[in-house]
Amino acid sequence: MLALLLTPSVIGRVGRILQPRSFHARGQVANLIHSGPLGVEQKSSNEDVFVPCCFRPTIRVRKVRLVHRFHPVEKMVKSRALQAEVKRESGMKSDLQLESTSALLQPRKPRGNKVKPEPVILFVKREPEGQSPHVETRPQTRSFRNRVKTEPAEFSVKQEAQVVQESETRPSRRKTSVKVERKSEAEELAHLVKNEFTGREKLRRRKLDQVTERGCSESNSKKSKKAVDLDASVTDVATALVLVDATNVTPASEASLVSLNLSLPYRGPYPSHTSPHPEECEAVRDLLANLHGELPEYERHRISCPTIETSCLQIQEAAGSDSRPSVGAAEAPAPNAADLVAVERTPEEAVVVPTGHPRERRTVIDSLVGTLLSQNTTDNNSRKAFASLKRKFPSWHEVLEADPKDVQESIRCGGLAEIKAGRILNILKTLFEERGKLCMEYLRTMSNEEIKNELSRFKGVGPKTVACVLMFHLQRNEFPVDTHVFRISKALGWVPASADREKTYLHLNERIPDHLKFDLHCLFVTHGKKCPHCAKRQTKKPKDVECPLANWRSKVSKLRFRSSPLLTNGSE
DNA sequence: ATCCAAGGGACTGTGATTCA
DNA sequence: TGAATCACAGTCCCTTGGAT
Repeated sequence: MLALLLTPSVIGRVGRILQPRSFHARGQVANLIHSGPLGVEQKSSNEDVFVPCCFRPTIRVRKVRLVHRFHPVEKMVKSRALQAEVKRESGMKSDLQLESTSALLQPRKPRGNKVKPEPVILFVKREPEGQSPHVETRPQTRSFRNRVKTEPAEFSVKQEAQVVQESETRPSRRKTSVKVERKSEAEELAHLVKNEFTGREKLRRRKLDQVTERGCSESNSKKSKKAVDLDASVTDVATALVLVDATNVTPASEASLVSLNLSLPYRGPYPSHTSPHPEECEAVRDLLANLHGELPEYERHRISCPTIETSCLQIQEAAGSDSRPSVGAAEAPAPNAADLVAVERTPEEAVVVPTGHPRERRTVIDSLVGTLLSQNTTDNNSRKAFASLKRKFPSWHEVLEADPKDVQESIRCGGLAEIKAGRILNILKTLFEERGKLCMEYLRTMSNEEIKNELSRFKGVGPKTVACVLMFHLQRNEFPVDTHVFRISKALGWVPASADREKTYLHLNERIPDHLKFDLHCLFVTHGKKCPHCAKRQTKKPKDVECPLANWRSKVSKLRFRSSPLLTNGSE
């Protein structure tokens, strides 16, 4: 009788009531409910999940399984190991122990077809004696999972540390084939679109094509064909059939790229979508800069002088990190270990890089909370909310100890007070539990990928928030995609029409040159708000105001369409 | 002055798809 | 067949700003 009422929706809700936020854990509950009578403890050799009879909000899900499923483990292994190495080299005691726990986890039975058993490594934080080790897990929210999945097989490009349990029985689903066709048309298009396409750039592309062509094989499976994004084929049809498979780039071919001083292969979701070209980015930046002039509100976020964060990055880069150098890092003096120690050990309120620049007085927590408060509201309101919060609670310890209702009241002017207060308190609580202090300065020594992984754990911190923290507050080369950037990028044809925001983010971060990311983001946001033609809310379009991007769009699209046989055949 | 649709980012629900 | 995955639409809740 009860079973009849258990629609997927109800099951989903039950899963939530039963505590685990994890989508996967809820799925396990659903599976249990589906597969057996309620109230009976279920155990399988593989799952180790049980639901008590009375539906008490307790559920046990094997942690290692969750880590196994959702972590881009290999990346984390690499970055954590690197971090430990950096600390060792700089004379610091690493607070992380890397432990391979392959023995703890049996390989999953091959169920379904999607999940290739991945190597499993857990990171056990060193705890004082007598305490149980703290296992760092990862959020399993849908948005985060999607973000991770839309990233291509990045770590397969490089030879990752040989981790345990490699089962190479079948290729990953994401390994797509490569088919190179109509290359001459691609070149023609490139020539048409960009008259100023330099010979060097052409050489780079030709080499890239050659390398990928060599390392890849043709596939005729339906699945692989489907992997070709149809929209991409419309907007960039001349090269639409080129699918670069990063997994097929051999170390040798990669080395040849490096030796030619060429960049690494594209690792975004739309390998066939070659737009935007660097010259295109530059041209659009110039157009918008001419239109909107200087944007003083963003200038404080632009790095102006060497800081500890850039210095920390230098250490990483010297150690071989794959993180991108931040703007200005080249001029920064190399730091010494004492700097790093100071950053790690200083209470968050006291972490001030004495450069005199107001921006650097913000701690990472400040930045994160500030960005969180800026969600779903205007800049003005979020600024007021942050100022109000800091006025009432000068330190984050006070926020943590405060009555949640007081915190809500202090940020009420920013909107969504209850939600945001809950998220802020959750972050602070988690931080304090894990690290014993309210300090996130350790992020400054991490690579971009590590920071993304670290921040995405927190509820309410999505890709855009993370990217904003990275770009505005950590001065990394990131290109956050908000609603304005998303809209304008699509209008410019920089991403396929079918792209969602997260794929747009991944694609543009690959395509836009690092040195243009900051400018373009700021200009897109400003333009998206101000331009009556490009603003989302389009009511009356003044005839006397022209949008420079409109001309740009028509010019580029004409060139594209002229060389597009699909479009001329009317098969759009 | 009031109404109301749009905007904002993170997250969830659900049907479709894939494939061993 | 069923577990896993994907993609898309919808929800949340408040502010903003155009229309009446």
